[in-house]
Amino acid sequence: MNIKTEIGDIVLQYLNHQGKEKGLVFTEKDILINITPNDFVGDYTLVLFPFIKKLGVKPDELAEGIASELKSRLPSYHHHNLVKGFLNMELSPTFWSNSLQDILSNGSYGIQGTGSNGQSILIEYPSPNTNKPLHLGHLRNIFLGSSLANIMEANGYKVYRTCLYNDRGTNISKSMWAYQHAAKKVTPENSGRKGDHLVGDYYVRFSDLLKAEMKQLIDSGLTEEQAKKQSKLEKEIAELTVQWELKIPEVVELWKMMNGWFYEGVAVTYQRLGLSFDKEYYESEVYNRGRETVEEGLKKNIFYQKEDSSVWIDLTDVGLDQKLVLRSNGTTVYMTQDIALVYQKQKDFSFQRSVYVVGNEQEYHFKVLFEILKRLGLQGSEHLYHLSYGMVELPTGKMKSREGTVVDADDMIDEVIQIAKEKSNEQAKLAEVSDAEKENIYTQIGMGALRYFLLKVDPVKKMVYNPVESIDFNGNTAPFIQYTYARTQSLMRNAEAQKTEILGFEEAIKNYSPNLSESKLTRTLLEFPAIILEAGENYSPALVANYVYQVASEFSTFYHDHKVLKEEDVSARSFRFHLSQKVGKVIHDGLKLLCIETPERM
RNA sequence: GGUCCGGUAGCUCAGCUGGAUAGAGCAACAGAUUUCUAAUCUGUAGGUCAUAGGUUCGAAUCCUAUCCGGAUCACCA
Repeated sequence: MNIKTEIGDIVLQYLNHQGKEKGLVFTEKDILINITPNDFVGDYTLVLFPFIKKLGVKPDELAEGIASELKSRLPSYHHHNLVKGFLNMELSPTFWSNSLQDILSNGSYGIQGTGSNGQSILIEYPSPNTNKPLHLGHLRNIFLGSSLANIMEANGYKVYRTCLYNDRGTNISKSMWAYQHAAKKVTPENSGRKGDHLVGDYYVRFSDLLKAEMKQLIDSGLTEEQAKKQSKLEKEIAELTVQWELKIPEVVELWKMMNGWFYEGVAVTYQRLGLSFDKEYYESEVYNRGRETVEEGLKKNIFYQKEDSSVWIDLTDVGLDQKLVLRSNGTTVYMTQDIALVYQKQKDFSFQRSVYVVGNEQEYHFKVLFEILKRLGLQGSEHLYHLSYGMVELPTGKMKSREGTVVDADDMIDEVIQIAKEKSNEQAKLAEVSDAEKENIYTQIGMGALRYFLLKVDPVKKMVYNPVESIDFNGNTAPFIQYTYARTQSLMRNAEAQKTEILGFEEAIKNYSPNLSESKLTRTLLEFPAIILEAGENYSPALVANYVYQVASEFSTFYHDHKVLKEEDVSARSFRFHLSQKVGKVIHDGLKLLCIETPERM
């Protein structure tokens, strides 16, 4: 059991015993135990204020009461001090060495099967459009999704990764139109251009033409709205989309070919990102579905039909609007297919929870979707979650692919690996390493930096990507954390190479008590399981990121102030060695949850 | 206009289920290395936590109003 809950239980029993006469009942929620801030003496702090008032006792009386109770029931309890209403509790050095031993003996420390009850969870990401390559926003999406998947697995969930391709409709029609009207028909084969980029080139070309047309129309005195209606290009795109729906052979052929280019290209990017799915869904296969569900909803009076035979749902009672689910001509809308897809997924994987990793511009859509599913009585509808993340912006403004101010994902990855290479060469620490291994290390560092940069920030915040400042390699960054790990591994290598005498942990602690810096580090390591749990409950990789940084940071300070292998006292040396190895393990496992690799040297 | 989200140091952000003197990193300045890996460490400086009220023993955190920024409110996806 966790020491905090152990203390909490004892305190709770004591308080309830004291409060009996007054008819007071306290629960776990009333008890707040924090890590004692650095400026105060102690390990854990209990806030007494709420109880002082309710019990009508003096702070020091209560503190003494709790303390003596703890002292008699908790062998590892050592001292306490009371500052205002804060009871700072100090645990004995042996507690820390014993805890560390527990951590050491647990190979999968922090990774737990609890909290999930063997449930399964479905995570959908990044669900790109097939008309252009991935950009920086997709990277944020992918990093969030893959990391969340790992975190949920660490919490014992069976995780299914799925992806929905928006492979039809207006967007791909634009790329197709541009290809049809291009003077020179370029293919990935005859140009060497990566397929997804090539499709994107045509998309950009169309956007440029449309922009020019719009400008002309607006210059001639039309409003933007009027211009849109007048636009010849817009009409042709609508027409092309209809042709696709009518399955006109040459349109379908072209569509297949260009989507094929996209998938080929994006597969390369996926591979670099270590991305794979349990199942991929295609909008072209589901866009027409969902009518049965609408029928059913009509029977249950969840939906209603207007005179023009369009079908709606009224959500005004929960602060949402009326929403269309079936057009008057009987065709489906985005919402309808998303409803259908949920039922399909439930057939494919019976899941208890489902997470959609999608940008925050679709918050409204998912609110409506979840509400509809709830009314339709979908099982587990209370466990649908939209992991919403803020837009990635450039300093100049919102990132828009049609304006060409987009940061391409492939370019970004190349660039960050290149930076890693340059920085690494400045350091010149990899002399003994083979060239192939070097390249591998640059990739690990570069990708780590990129992943961490995007994951350490709370997803709800929009973020600005500044190409000039680029990715940090100093401070609160992956390379700093990776470097810390490399140092712990270096210790291991040196100990072996120099045949340093290292005692087993049990042997070492017989003659050694951890000092303040060591117990603090141990205390931080003890938080790891709780952090994983919390990250899972809150769908928040950022919690893990910031925690791992804290571990690395505290270790760096410790490492600077204390000798490890050069320590003469064999017990101290051994203790520190084991501590360092465990720090390395927690960093390794923590970063792994973020899909960040840990080079053995750098 | 309605709804939702954000506003914390010059910059990027933690902290937000209420708890002690609001924390990191970057940038600035001053130090520490013939490294158990200095991609490191230590220190200095930098704050009316957007503003104004309220609740509370206690508010960056909760409530209300206002200001600023963003998203969204299609028979688009």
